[in-house]
Amino acid sequence: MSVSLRSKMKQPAKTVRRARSPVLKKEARGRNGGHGNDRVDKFLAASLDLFAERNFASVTIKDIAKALGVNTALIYYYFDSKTDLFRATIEHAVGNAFENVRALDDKNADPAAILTAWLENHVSKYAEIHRFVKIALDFRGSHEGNPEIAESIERFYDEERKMLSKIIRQGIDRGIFKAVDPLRMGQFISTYLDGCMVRSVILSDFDLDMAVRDLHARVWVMLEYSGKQRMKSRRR
Amino acid sequence: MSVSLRSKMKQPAKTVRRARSPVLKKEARGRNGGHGNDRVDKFLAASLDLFAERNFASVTIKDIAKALGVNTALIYYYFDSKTDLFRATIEHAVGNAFENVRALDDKNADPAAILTAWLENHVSKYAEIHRFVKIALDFRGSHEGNPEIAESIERFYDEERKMLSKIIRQGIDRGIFKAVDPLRMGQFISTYLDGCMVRSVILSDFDLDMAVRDLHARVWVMLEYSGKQRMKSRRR
DNA sequence: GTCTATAGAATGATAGAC
DNA sequence: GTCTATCATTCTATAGAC
Repeated sequence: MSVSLRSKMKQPAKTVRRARSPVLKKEARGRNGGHGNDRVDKFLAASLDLFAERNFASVTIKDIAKALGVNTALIYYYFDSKTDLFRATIEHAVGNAFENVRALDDKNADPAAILTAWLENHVSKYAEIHRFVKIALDFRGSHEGNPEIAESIERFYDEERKMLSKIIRQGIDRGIFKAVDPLRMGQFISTYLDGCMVRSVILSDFDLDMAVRDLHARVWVMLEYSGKQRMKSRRR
Repeated sequence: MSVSLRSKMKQPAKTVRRARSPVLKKEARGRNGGHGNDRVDKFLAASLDLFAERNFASVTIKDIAKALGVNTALIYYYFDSKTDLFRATIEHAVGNAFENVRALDDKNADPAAILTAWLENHVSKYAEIHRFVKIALDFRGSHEGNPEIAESIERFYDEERKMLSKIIRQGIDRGIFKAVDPLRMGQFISTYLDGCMVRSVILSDFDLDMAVRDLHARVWVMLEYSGKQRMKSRRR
């Protein structure tokens, strides 16, 4: 009787095991806190592949174990549960995504160049980004009510938004972009890019490269950027 | 041994049962071919809700039966398998989506008005459209190798693309839009709109209405449409 | 057409040997 | 750390009564 009701919430009601800020469960963490663990990185990479290609529910522990050439039980040595593995996978992916995004920012280069790199990044790193979008989308609906994961995802998008608008603002301040609303423009760009990610999954004939170049051209028009350096504060 | 290999392909290897152009399996079709069947429509509507909210693998036959207040076995009276139900659900959804889209075209109205209606449609019919996008995305990956479903989805997007570019072409011909490439512009618009759909699922604070209005404004600029009727072939 | 009951397969997870 | 073996549960699907 209580069983049939519980079947809604896929979270196993057993080992709740709080305190999970780190990636690994405590038994598996070495003296170094479990970081720089090659083995685990491979686990997470394989999981990311599978969870993104199919989704949480359709990927079985066996699938993951098989992909790694190890036994099912070993996964439970490193992670509490399938859900826990998923959580770690997402957090790992967010971390990588951050690195990609930050790498573009650190350079003190011309905003137009950074913006171009940003767009090209979406083409060259397509595989990683689209995986991330798919997992984020999958998360909603199969894990409603896991605030840690939700926070990871939102934190990433927030960072992305801030970075994009910052780049645009810099361009405006230097007088090479038209004085648009940076945040609004940033949101427009990244929303379109997300559209590209879905479409390239859904539509077999979608031309990602062309779609991004199209955006590129239109953004340059919207920013009134001709490709040549403009005189400072020409328009304002 | 062969069992462990087969576990990859989730399609049960049993009742393959070809000849499935219609929605229902033959035992369940009345003399009218099974169309206009209220009961089945309810089945499909409930399935759509669930499959979109969660996904194929995480929705169980029991979930669907419970949502409908019927017994599990009844679903197998109407459909061959879970996969078959999914197929019927998608095809039903595509049909509805077509109607929505066509309804906007039939009117012989001003292209600018149709385009506006198109965008507003994405806000008001958000629930249906986003369900469609999510299911389409879910399909890839959990049903790789089901050409019928794939075709349904691609057919819809193809129709959408044609319609949008047609509207834009009309506007150009009437001299109220700038002479852009209609297909390219159409693709740009619908890609962005798909981006809106994902984002509104992923990001809890995404403002769909604002995002679409933003697009609207930018499209008007790109088409050099001021809101007032221009003189015929002012620019060309 | 709709239900009860249940078979048969697959899955998440654990205990315990090495 | 990694594996073998296995349990409990859940799920799809079928048989058959009404």
